[in-house]
This record gives sequence, structure tokens and C-alpha cells, in this order.
Amino acid sequence: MVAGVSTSTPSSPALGFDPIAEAKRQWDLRWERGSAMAAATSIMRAQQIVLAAVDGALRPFGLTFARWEALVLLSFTRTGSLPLGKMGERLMVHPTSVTNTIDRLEADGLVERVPHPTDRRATLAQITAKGRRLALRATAAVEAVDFGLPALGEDQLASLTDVLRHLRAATGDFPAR
Amino acid sequence: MVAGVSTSTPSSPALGFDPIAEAKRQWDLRWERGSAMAAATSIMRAQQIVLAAVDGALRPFGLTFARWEALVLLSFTRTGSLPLGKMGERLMVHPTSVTNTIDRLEADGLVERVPHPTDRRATLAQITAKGRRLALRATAAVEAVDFGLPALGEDQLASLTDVLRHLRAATGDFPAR
DNA sequence: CCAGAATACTCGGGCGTCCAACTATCTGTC
DNA sequence: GACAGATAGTTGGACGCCCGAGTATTCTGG
Repeated sequence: MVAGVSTSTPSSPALGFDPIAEAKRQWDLRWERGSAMAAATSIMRAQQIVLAAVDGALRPFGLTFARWEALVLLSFTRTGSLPLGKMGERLMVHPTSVTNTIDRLEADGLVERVPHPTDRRATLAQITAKGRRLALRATAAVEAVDFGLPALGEDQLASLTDVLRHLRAATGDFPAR
Repeated sequence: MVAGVSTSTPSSPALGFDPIAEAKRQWDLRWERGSAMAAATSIMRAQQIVLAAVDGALRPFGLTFARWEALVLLSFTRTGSLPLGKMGERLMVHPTSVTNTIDRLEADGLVERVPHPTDRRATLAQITAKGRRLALRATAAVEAVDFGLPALGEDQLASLTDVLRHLRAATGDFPAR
């Protein structure tokens, strides 16, 4: 988790109000930076929602968001393989997370570990034929739920991605140029 | 973890480009809904960034985002206590997560479990004096890092919260009215 | 050419989140 | 008043994420 495997939203809306709006109201009464508090909390919650929707769509295929992302990344490459380190960079996760993800994909026969041809330190993850087939079907399912964002229009999606790109750039996700 | 305790961004920007922009480019060549893919991925990554920043700020106090949120929620109430179930609703997390969070806060003497006065099924989490003191100091630290969003302006924060509110409303986080 | 630094990956541990299942208790209805 | 159903919380298991530390290999400067 950020996050384990989840299928649905944790709790039903037993509340009669927006919990984040309420938190911001309370916050503004006492401290500073209420807007940042509300935005940060919204991001945390949005991640839960997206993850739950996508994981739910992937469950029938025995995949999770993390494993599916790795599979798709490999299927995008020319050779169907990538050093684990490169995968970590592209997926923006810690090296140990890649090890974990590939462990599980390999156990399911969707990926194979093969030695790097020239660098004996490195290991390549190679997608299998079975992995390619599953990736295609799973991807259709993820598209079908619109990545957990069916409620947003094209302009909202663009706005979201744009604002978050500023955040990522400032945090060093990629050279701000 | 959603997500364990993290202090910094996982990998340095060894890449010369934006991984999400690159993924969208590749995606648009093959499938549909590239905008949703990019937005969803951005949300996932933004959550990691925010969590890492806030957890880092809270580390000196022995707290995490989840535990700090719970502590602040209790400190906002009139009596300094709340049934665990209510906390789950407000924090928008699964009941078992609340149990876990309160377990750890209680182990540190920041919270106490007390029986509900009228409902013997329920348990109240009661913030202690020590908990109140720590919450104040920890909150200052979280404000100091701007909730992990120092790069965003007031308008960007508002835009972000607004778009994500649509998403949450559509997903049933609260009555859309 | 070789020692020290850097890089690639793995292992063990900790944390947070969810689900399924279970116990205890309350509530509504006949 | 009794029973079925709903509600509150916990336990055990699975997953993903991170960090610190350790091994193997490659790179680099004197």
C-alpha cells in the first residue's frame, strides 16, 4: 500500500457528509495549510479507490495492479525483457518491490528470470507466451473499469495528470528540465 | 500501501524523461483510455510521494501518517474519544485497519481503549494527555513539510481536491446529494 | 593492475491495507 | 419474549511497499 489487494471501497457512506470537507473545516479552525491537508488526504483516498477498482477488475485473472503493470511494461519492450532495475525505475518503485513482484509473476509462469547477457550482476525478467496472453485479457478488464476513474471526463483527467506532474517534477521523479 | 513507512522517494531520477508520459505514449499506440491510465498512474505515484514526505516528517516522533491521522481525529472531538467504527468512517479505512492503528497507539500510551458507556459491543479510543502533546508537536512537523505538497499553489491544491471530490462522490465516499 | 567505489539484486523485518471468518451484543418483528 | 438479522470489534492470512544490510559483480582512479 499501499496497499494490499482490495476489491471494494472499505466502508459504505454511512456518513451524511464529505469526511474530507469536514476535516478541512475542523483543521482551518485551528491550524494552517488546510488546503494542503485536504489535497493530501484526497490523494490518499483517491489512490485507495483506484487501487480497489483496478485490483477488483484484475482479480479474476489472479493479478494485482502491481503485477499487471510489470507485465504490461515487459510486453511493451521489443524483446519482452528488461533488467529488474530498469523496471523499478519505470514503475517508480523500490528495487525490493520489483523482486517481490517478479517472484510472484515467475511463480505463476508469466515471467522468467534469465541472466543478463553481458552484465552478470543483472537479471532480466522475460515475459512468457502465457504472460502475454494473460496481459492482453487483463488489460481489457482494466480498460473496462476505466482505471477506476469512470466518473471523470477527459478534461478532468488531463487536469489531474497535469497538476500531479508538477508535484512529481518538484519531487524529483524526473528531470524538471 | 499502500504502504509501509517510507522516508524518501524510492528511486532517483535516473531516467531522462517522465515515466508516466512515456507510458501514456506507448499506451496510446496500442489501446484506449490513455488519459485514464496516465491519471490513475499519477494518483498512485502522488500517493507514494505524499506518504513518504509525511511519514518522514513524523518519523522523529515515532508516528506514521495513519497513526497521526487517528490521533488528530481524536484530538478534534469534544471528549477526546470515539468508537473505533466511527474512526474508520471518518478516516475512510477498513475496520481492521483501525484495530491495527489503535493497537499501536495504545502500545505507545498515546491512546486508551475504554468500554462504550451504553453499547457493550463498542469500544472507545480515548486520547491520553501524552497523546495530545505528541499530536501537537507532530502536527507542526507535518505542516512544516506542507503535507508533502510544497510544490503546489493554492489554486492547484483546490483544483486537485475538487477533481478528486468528484471521483470520491461517484464512488460512494459520501452522499452525492 | 588493483583497491575502493558504485551498481544489481536479494533477504529479513516492519508497517498499513484489505478480506474472510468469528464472537459478542443489540435491534426489530412476530 | 424469543429469534433472525444487523452491528462492533478482533483474529489470522495475504499482499505490496519500504528500509537496512549483505553478496556478487563491474567500474574507476591512481
